[in-house]
Parts: sequence; C-alpha cells; structure tokens
Amino acid sequence: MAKKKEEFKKEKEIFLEHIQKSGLRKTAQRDLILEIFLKTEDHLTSEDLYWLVQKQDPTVGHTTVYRTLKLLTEAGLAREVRFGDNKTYYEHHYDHEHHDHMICTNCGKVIEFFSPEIEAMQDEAAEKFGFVPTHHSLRIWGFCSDCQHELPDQHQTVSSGAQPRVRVKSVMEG
Amino acid sequence: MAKKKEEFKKEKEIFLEHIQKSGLRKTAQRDLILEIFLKTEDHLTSEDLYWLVQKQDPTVGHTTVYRTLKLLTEAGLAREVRFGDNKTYYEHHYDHEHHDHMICTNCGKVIEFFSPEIEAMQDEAAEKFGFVPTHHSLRIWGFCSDCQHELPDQHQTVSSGAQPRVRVKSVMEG
DNA sequence: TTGATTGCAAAGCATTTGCATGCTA
DNA sequence: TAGCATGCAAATGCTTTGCAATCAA
Repeated sequence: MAKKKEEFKKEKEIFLEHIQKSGLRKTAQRDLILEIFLKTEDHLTSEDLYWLVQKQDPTVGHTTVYRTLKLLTEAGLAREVRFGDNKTYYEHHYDHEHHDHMICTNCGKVIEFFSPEIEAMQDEAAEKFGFVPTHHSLRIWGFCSDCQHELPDQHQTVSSGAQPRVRVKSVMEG
Repeated sequence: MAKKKEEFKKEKEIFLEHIQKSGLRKTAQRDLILEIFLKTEDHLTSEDLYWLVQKQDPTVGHTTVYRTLKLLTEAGLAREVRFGDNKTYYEHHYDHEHHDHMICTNCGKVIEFFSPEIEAMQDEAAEKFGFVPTHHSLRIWGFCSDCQHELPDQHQTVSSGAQPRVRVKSVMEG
C-alpha cells in the first residue's frame, strides 16, 4: 500500500521548493510530518496524523501538524475533503488522479472513483453559465455492497432528507 | 420570488403530518419559523433564519430555530448544504427539483443547476461498485461570469490545491 | 543575528445539549 | 395533567491564533 521511502523524492522536492519559494524554513517537524503523511494512504484528519506523528516524536504538537497540512495543501501535495461528519480530512493530491467519493452511511467505507464522462459534463454545465471551474467535489452517499442488507425499507429513494451520520471513524480504524 | 402565503398549504400539511406522526406538537414558534423559511428563497444558516424570525417575534431563541430546521429537514421540507465555509445552509427541498451548485469563490454567488446526464452517470458509476446511492452532492467552485477578470493568472487549472475561502456572506447580504 | 517556527494555552465559532419553566394536546 | 417544547446558558468539538521560547538560515 505505502510506497517505499525512497520513492517520495519528487514529493519532497516539491515541498522544499514551495518552502523556499515562500521564504519559509525546512524543519525536522515538517519533514517528519510530510514523511508520515506520504506513507499513509488514507483519509486523515489533522488529529489522526497528529497521533501517528506522536508515535515517532512525542514532542511535536497539534498545531504544527495542523499548520503543516495547510502547507502541504498549498504546495499541492494534499487535498482537503469532507465526508459529512464536519471534519476536514486530507488525502494525497500529487501524483494522484483526481477522483470523487462514494461514502457508505452504514459502515463508513469510502470508495474513490473517477469518471471522465462526469468530469466532461461538469465542464459543459459550467460553460453554459459562463462559469470557469477551478475545482469541484462530488460525493455520493448510500450503501456499499457489503451493507445492502442494512437498507432501512424495501425501497430507498434518492431524495432522503437528512444528512447521514457518517461513521468515517470505522474506516480509519480499519 | 416568494410564493404567496396561501400557496404553502401543501408544505404546512407535510409538516403537520410529520409532527403528528412523530408524536410531536404544533407550536406558534414552529409555525412562524416554517412560514419565514418558506417565504425566503435563499440559502440560509440557522443563524440567518434566526434573525429573520427575530424581526417578527423577538422571544424566539436560537435553539428553537436550530431544532426546527432539523425537523424541517427530517420532514423533507429542507435540505442541508455546505459551500466550503464551514457553515450549514438550508434550502427548500419539497417541490424543488434536485439540483447542484456552482459557487463563485470571488463574489460568493451560488448558481443552482441540474444535469440529468450527470445524474444518470452517477447512478451508473455507483452501480459499477454495487453501491446503492441515497443522495449526493456536487459542487463546482470557480469564477462566475461577472468575476472572470479576477482570474489570478493567465490560465487557471482545474487542479488548484487549496480550499477556497468562499465569501458566501456576500450572497446573503445581497 | 534575524525572523520564521514551534507548541502551549486559550480564543473562535458553529453546533449541541442540560435543565427549569412554559405550554400543547 | 402529562410530557413535549422552549430558551437560556453552558458544553462540545473542531479549528485557529497569540505569544514567548526556540531554531534554521
């Protein structure tokens, strides 16, 4: 799942470049946080990443992880995503195809998918309004294949009113 | 823009039905909040609606507006949406076509749009994963036709890293 | 040496909840 | 009258910031 350490050369280069271009400084904390972020192919909150970093260096604080994630986002290495539980998750952005998400509201599983057709149609729709898109977010909530039997009624319509109570935690925990 | 009072009969009926079915009670506050919500064709936060309600009845509290919006959402009359500024907005749901949003990151304008093709392709994509969708959210951020000249560089790519600082307030305020 | 970085603690902010009082049914 | 509804105040939870000490360049 995780790439070998040596393979993150390009990402680290990008980070360094961003750091320098912005007149910022390379620090041990930032290096460590980047390293662990890159190794973890998952959707992580700042908090999640903080605990992972803690294991390696207990002196690193919440704030630094939080600020470094913002930095990574600026550098184009990370992307912020939200799944409906009011938390900000981060995922790899560099060298990762753009993709969208299906979120199982029963078990919390997150499926990444990509549809060039949908992308193309979004651009088309935008153009109709003279709108120049910079980025977008498509999320589909529902029941994953493992959770079909949990369907509340005999037929579930597409116009359910309430926001789901997504239990994304169960994904993070395995 | 707003419908005449008399036309909300159906919505009120639905609300009453939901109230009764759930063993809840009809109150003056709930009636007033529903009334004002229905009259306001806009994306409102609980806070926004609270201030509108205040004008008519200063005794109504934040909490009641908040709880009533949840109730309306359950009843299928309202829908929760988020535009990236960490606030929960509510929009009309009953008798309103499902639609998606384009959000101008410069002026905050929100354009509602609908594409049957995109909808169909989402279902198609879901099916590929054995995923049964209940609902979805598609948001496209970018520059509306009025704000094209604000484009930061000569060419803006679709892979911008950072989340936009959406100034949705400017929409609410006019 | 200078000014960015860090991490603690505390502030912000939107959202939720506990609870005594008030009011529907 | 019973128990849901209300609204105040306070708690919560995530995110963000002030600031003094620390450290990279």
